[in-house]
Amino acid sequence: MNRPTMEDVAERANVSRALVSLVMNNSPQVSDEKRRAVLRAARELGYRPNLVARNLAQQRTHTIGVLVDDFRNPFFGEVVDGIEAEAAEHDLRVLILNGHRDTWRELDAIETFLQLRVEGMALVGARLGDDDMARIGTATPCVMVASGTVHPGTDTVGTDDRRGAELAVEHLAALGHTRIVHMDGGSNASAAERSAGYESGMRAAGIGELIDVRPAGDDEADALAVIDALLAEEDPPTAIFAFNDLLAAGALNRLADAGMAVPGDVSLVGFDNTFISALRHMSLTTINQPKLAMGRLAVGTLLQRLSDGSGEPIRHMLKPELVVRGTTGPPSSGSPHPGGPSGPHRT
Amino acid sequence: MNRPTMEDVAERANVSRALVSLVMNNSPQVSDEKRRAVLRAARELGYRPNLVARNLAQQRTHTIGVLVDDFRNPFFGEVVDGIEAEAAEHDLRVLILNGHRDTWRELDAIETFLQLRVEGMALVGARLGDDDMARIGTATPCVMVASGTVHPGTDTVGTDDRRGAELAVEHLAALGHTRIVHMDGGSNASAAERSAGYESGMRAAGIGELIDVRPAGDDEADALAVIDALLAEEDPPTAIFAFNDLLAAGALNRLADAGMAVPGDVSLVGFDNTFISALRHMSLTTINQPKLAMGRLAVGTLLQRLSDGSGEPIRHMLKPELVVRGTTGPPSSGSPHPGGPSGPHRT
DNA sequence: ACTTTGAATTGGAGCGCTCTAATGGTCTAT
DNA sequence: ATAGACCATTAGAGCGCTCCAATTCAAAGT
Repeated sequence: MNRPTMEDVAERANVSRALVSLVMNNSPQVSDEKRRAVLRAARELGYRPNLVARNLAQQRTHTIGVLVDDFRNPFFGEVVDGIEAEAAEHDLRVLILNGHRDTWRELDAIETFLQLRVEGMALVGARLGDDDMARIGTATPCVMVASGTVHPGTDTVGTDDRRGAELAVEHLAALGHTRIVHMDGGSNASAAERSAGYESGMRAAGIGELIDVRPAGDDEADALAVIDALLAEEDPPTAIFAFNDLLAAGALNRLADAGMAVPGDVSLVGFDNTFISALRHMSLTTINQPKLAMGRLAVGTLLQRLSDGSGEPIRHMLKPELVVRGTTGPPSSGSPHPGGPSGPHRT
Repeated sequence: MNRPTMEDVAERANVSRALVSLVMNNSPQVSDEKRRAVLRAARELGYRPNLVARNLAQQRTHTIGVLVDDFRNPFFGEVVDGIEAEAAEHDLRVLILNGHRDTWRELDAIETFLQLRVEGMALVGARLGDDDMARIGTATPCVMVASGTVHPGTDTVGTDDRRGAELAVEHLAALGHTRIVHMDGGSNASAAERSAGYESGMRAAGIGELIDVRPAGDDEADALAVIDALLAEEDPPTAIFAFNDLLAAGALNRLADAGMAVPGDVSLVGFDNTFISALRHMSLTTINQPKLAMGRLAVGTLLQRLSDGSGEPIRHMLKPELVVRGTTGPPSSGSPHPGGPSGPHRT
């Protein structure tokens, strides 16, 4: 029952515990003879080093914690891919915890990381305010990824959400839309920035007086009621800029239910450029975030902070990009249904 | 710099280290006076228990490891949700590691779990053979979730993949299809079972001689070449049963590129019933797996194994369900393109 | 022959916590 | 008064490892 320890291996190989430790850590100053003996003994006993003990003794865990706001959103999966790739190159273990889109559970996860003594944390899309960050109050390096606003005194890696939103509005305005509604991201960390970008974009396009933001959310289901309300209005929008791809997907569903053609009757733009938007049957015009790069940069930032100690907060603000697909086109000029002059067309 | 330890708290509160330990563990046998003093000292120092030390001393980690085959596949996200929900109810911490659809990396993750001394592991969709499982050779309880085949001597929780595949074929056959091709899941753990189910389904429908399996994979990209090849043939299938939703989505893309109507020219069935298939613009007929239930059962199994010690391997085989949406309809009787008699129709 | 050097090995003191057994104190039963 | 019971508290060993300093041993230098 009891797992073999270093002591057991040492005894079987007729060496000291310290020597076993050296072998397990690939120390070069061990004779080949002893090394072989130790490895053999370890194999025969089925010895597996105890990381818990090692971490305690070493006062290091070689581990970073990654808090993911929402496992269901493919956006985060790709960021994590980047994190893992970079971490692997630096011999760091990556532990992942799920935030379930809930501030409370995210704080809980962070507490767990801290108690586990991770050497750094990447909070991906975490819904935490400046006060929360202050409350955490820790010497453990921590980088916020894709967290919308820039937090004072905290390292951040993100996309320029504001600019991204502007790109979306510019695109729609250029197509001739004026009645452009924004479906807001609710409590999502990036909601405020994208909303702000939408507004400045509208103003830049000279249609600031048409600014129209509807509270929605960041999940498919959050789109339904908003779309229903929108369609029931006397002057429904000709274009919708959704907080993210998931929300846009939900909107697309509901619009289809209502018999609205996209982009014939209404154009739609998402955000994130997740693989969902690329599905031909979605073919969603969206704003790309360099997800992989963000993940890698997050780890890079952590490493820098780990070696540098403190200094100015590190800020990486990556450039968003417009990806035009099939859900945007010119507004229908006259009659509502038969679809406007051919924009990019959909299957 | 140095984090405060229990010793520091004890000193500040004028009590022994042991008393602090009792307070931190909510022992009832501490006087209110001392308890308050300790908690105050802890707060003032910003004390945070060191789980590494605690785990070592306690010889327990209260943690289970979850290995996820592929973060990008939404199927796994939902299973993990179930796991986390059940684990939370039993005060178990959940650690998640990513297998990246690669046997090697999965073995690596398992090794990490073992070294971290998790108390149980759930391997979700892991690509491990019986030999791998044997090699792991450990006393740590381990349950394989959604891993296709049943492994000897290992606890498993899964959906009846074979039956699921049969349901798909039955559905297509009932619609009048005979030329039904299966796009195989490649190295995915469930590939063999679904393939077998396809074959037995075909035989049961009396069209065993038309069995036609094409090696594909379990990701969107894996569909492209297969669809191209299929369409180039003299007698293309009227129906395709794809290994999973992701693959089906890829197939849908490519079919659309080629100008094929779905289900007019060809019907398509996926597997997993991920949220992707539910998107109105996909509206994919698929086979549901009770993902949440599988996750919860996985933890339940682990707990049982944890208390029972050994015994017969535990097997949970859940029932798959056909979910009919918009990608399946009767085969087009005469002309190939203009779409057959109206099946469920697509936007 | 005696020190020097250096490489290989070992002893042992921690790492921060838990937990058992022991301690001292108060209260009740005899 | 003495024993027993019971409670809050504490001393101290131990969890499995690392790592520094100390030791041993052989080869080389003088």
